[in-house]
Parts: sequence; structure tokens; C-alpha cells
Amino acid sequence: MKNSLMFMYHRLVRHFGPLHWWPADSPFEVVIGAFLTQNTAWRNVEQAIAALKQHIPLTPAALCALPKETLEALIRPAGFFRQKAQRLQLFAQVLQERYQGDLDAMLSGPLPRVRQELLAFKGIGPETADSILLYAAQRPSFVVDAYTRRLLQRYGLLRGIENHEEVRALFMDHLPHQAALFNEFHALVVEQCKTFCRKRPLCESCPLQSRCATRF
DNA sequence: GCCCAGGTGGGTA
DNA sequence: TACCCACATGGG
Repeated sequence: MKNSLMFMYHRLVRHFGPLHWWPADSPFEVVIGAFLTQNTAWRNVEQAIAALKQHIPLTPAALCALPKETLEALIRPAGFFRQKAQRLQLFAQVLQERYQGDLDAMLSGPLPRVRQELLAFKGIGPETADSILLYAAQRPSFVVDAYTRRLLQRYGLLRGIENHEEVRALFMDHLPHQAALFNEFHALVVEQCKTFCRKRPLCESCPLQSRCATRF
């Protein structure tokens, strides 16, 4: 497994180069993006974040102070806007109350404990928790999403019955816990899937073509 | 029109 | 525990 994962990683790096994720100007903007991108295309998230940035600085305090209806209207392009507005404001409020708005303080304890604390929030599941840990705090917590599962399955590394934590464990158990590696690996998985592993086969110039186990 | 997109939480059997 | 569904917009 370790060899398969590292083979995949090196092929992807060679093909796509460094991707410099997460596209955001601050750690708190990463958090906002992590909520907004849930089951949502990133281009829609970009619209929402741009609208939000025009109205407030992206800080916990400013987010708390915004009337709920205003927040809903601003993030509307990202979909599920009522849910996301409520959950974002709840997160920002707790961050203010427990940590005086200091995201680094919230994310700096022992990794399993911090991850559990994130997962306890309404609106933060495993992917969002790991995205926040990895991309807002540079903690080595591997991000598994629909793309990761699709890619591993396509390359015969999954049976398809594994749950989220089992898929994540494949990476956590077989790779060195380095934030820079996890950061780049997840970004490459997303890029690979967007480019080559959509519904229809598109194998021309695919960097992983030689290992593809899917029969079309 | 239909399908999909960097999920999550609540309800039901 | 294991499904099923609501949540909502925008682009191909």
C-alpha cells in the first residue's frame, strides 16, 4: 500500500507540479471555505467568499456581528445557504467565547483531541475537520473526500465498502505524518480527478494510466 | 431539463 | 448500525 500511494504521489507531482493549496488569504478564510465547499463546486464558493469579503473582514468577530439574513444573502451562491450561515456563525461564536477568536489556539493542542473538538461542531464532519487541520493549521491530518475514494477505487486500492475512517487510515498508516506531503497529496488527488477521472474515461496523457484498474 | 459538485445531520427500520 | 433524505445554487 505504501508503495502504491507513493508511486501515485510521485506520478501526480511530476504531472501537475506543486499546487500551493489552500487558495485563501488567511487561516480563517480556509475555515469559511471548508464549510462553504461542502457538496458544492468550488467556483460557487469563490463567488460567495468574494461577496463576503466585500462586506466584512474575514474574522470571527466580524462574522459573529453580521446579521444572519445578511450572511445568508452573501453566501447564497454557495448553496445550502441557510444551513451554512447558521453553522458558520455558531463556529465563529464558540471560537470567540472559548479562544477569544484565536484560531491557532483552538487548533494547536494534541491532534486527536483537536480533531474530536472540531467534529463536535454541527456542520463539521471528517472532511471539513481534516481540511481545517491541514490547510488552516498545517497539521498532518489527511483529507479524504469523494475524489479520494473515486481515485483509489479506480486504481484498485479500495473494495468500495470501506468507511471514511478506514480510507483515511490507509494514508495515515502508510505515509509519514508531514503536513506538506498531505497538503500536496490531497490537492493532487482533486486535480487528477477533475482532469481525468470524471464520469467518462479520458485516459489520454493521464499520469496514472498504467495503473488504472477500471474497465470501461 | 438533468446531473453533478472538494458533505453533514437527522430520522427511521 | 445502515440506509434515506433534506439542504440549494450554478454550470456543463
